[in-house]
Amino acid sequence: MSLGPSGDAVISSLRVDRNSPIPLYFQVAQHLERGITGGHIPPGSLFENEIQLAVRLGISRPTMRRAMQHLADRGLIVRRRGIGTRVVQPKVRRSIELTSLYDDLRQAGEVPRTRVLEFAEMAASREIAKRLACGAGTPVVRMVRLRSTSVSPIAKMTNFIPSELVDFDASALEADGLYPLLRARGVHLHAATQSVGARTATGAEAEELEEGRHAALLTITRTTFDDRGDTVEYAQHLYAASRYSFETHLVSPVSGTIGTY
Amino acid sequence: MSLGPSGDAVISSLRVDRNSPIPLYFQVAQHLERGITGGHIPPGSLFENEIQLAVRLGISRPTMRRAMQHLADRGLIVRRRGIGTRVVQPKVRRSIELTSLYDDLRQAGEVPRTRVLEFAEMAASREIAKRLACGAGTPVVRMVRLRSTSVSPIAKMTNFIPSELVDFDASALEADGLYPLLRARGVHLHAATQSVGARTATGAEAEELEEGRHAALLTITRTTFDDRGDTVEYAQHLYAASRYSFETHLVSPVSGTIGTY
DNA sequence: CAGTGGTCTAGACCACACC
DNA sequence: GTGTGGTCTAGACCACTGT
Repeated sequence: MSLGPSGDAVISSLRVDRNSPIPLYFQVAQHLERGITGGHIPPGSLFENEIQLAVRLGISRPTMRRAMQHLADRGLIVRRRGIGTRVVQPKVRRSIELTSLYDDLRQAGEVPRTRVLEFAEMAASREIAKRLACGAGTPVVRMVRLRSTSVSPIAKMTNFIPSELVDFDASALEADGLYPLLRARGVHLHAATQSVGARTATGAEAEELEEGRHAALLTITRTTFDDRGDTVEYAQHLYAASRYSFETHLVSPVSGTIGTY
Repeated sequence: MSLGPSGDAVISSLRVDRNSPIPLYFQVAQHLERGITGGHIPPGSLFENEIQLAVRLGISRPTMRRAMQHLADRGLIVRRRGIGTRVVQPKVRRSIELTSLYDDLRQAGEVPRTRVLEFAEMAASREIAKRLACGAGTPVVRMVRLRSTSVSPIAKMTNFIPSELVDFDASALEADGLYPLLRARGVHLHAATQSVGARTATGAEAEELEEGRHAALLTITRTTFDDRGDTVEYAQHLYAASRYSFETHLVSPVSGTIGTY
C-alpha cells in the first residue's frame, strides 16, 4: 500500500525554507511527523523511495535520509533494506522518550505543586560524599521537596548538590525547578545513572505521603553528571506507589527493555 | 589538554579494513571506544578536529563524523561547536542503555535460572484482549515463569501472547527465553510501552518469592509491538524489591530522566 | 581573527528483498 | 533481473567559540 492521496498531499505541500535557521532535515522530519500524527499519512502506508522524495522536496538524498533516520530513531517509521519505508501503527508511537512526572501530571490535567520542606547547607557525610565523588565534609546543600497534586502528595524528593553549584534559594527552587536553575548557572547536564526499586514506607514516610501502614513506595536514586564529568547531584526520591507509576516508551525493546524477556 | 601520546597511539594504530562487511564508521567507533574504556585515551582529553582525524585514518570526513556521532550518542564523548570533542569521565560512561535483569545477574556472577510454572492456552479475557488489542475470546497463551538466582527467587513473570505467534512449548521457553523464540518465528520487535510501579505483595506472592508479609514488590507491565504495529505480548512482572532494583543509565538526562527534576 | 563542529550537496557502489 | 535502503566520498558553506 502506497502513501495515498492525502499523504501525497502532505509531501507535495512542503516547501522547505532555505533561509531558516532550522536545519532542512529537521524541517522535513517535523513536517512528516505532523502528517503522520495528524493522520494524513496513514499507518501502514509505504513511502516512495528516498531518492524520489528528495527530488520532490528539492533537497539532496543525504538530507532526505537524515530526516527519515530521525523519524526512524523516534519509532514513527520502520525502514527495511530492499523493502521500503513504512509508517507504524498509531498505538506504537506515542511519545517515545521516558516521560517525567511533571509532564505526566500536566497531561492528566493536574497542575503539580511543589513545596520546599528543607533547604540547608551541611557537610557531606561519608555516604553522600561517596555518591557525589567528593571528599567527606565538603559543603553540600540538602533540599527536600514535596510534590503534590491538588488532591494529595505524590512524591518526596531529596537532593544533595555541592554548595558551589547552588546560587539560588528555596523560593527560587520552588518557582523554577532544580534543573532549569542549574542550567542557568551554566551546568550542562550530560548523563545519569539511576536505580529504581521499591520498599515499604516507614511510619513517618507513610504519614507525609498520606499513605496507609505498610504502603509500598517506589524509590529512585540518581546520580547526575555534567559534560565535564563532574557529579552534579545525588537524589533520593520516594513515590506513593498507590497513586503513581512511571509510563515509559521504548523503541527497539530487545536491547532496551527494563527487566527480562 | 590534548589526547596524549597513548591516545595518539590508539588512533595511529588503527587500520580500517575496507573489505570487511563491518561499516567503516563502526570499525572506527569501536576502536575508539576500546581506547576510551581501556584507558588509553584518557578522560577529559581533547581529540584533534574531525578533519585531521579523517585524514590520519584514511577515511572521509562524513564517515569520521558518523563514528564520532555514534560515540556521542552513547555518551562516551561530548562535542561542542567551536570547542572540540572531549572524552567524558569514566564514572559517567558505563553501559548507557537500560540493562536487563539477566545481564545484571550475569555481571554479578550469578547464573539466573528460569522455571516455567504455567504454559497454557486460554481465551482472552476482556482485560487481556484490551491489552493485546484483539477480540475478547481470542486464543492466547498464558505463560508464568519464576526467575531465581542460586539462592532465592527474584521475579515472577507472566506473559500473554496470541496463540498464533506461539510455535514453541514450555521446555523451549525455559531453554531459549521468550524473545529469541519470537525472533526465530520472524517477529521483529519494534517498540514497547511499559509501566513501572510498586505494591505490597499478597500472601501467595510473598510465599512464592520467599518474601515476608507486607513486602514491597516492584511491578512492571509491558505491551510490546512488532514493526508492523501488531501487538506481540502483554506482560506483568513482579520483582522481589528487597533483592532487586533496576540500574539504568541515561544520556542527556534533561529529556530522559524518569521522575522529576 | 582562526579553529571547531553542524549542515548540505551530487554523485557512487553495495547488500538485501522480491519477482 | 529491479528496486530498496545502507555506506562512502570529496568537496562546500555556515554558526559558534575563544583570542
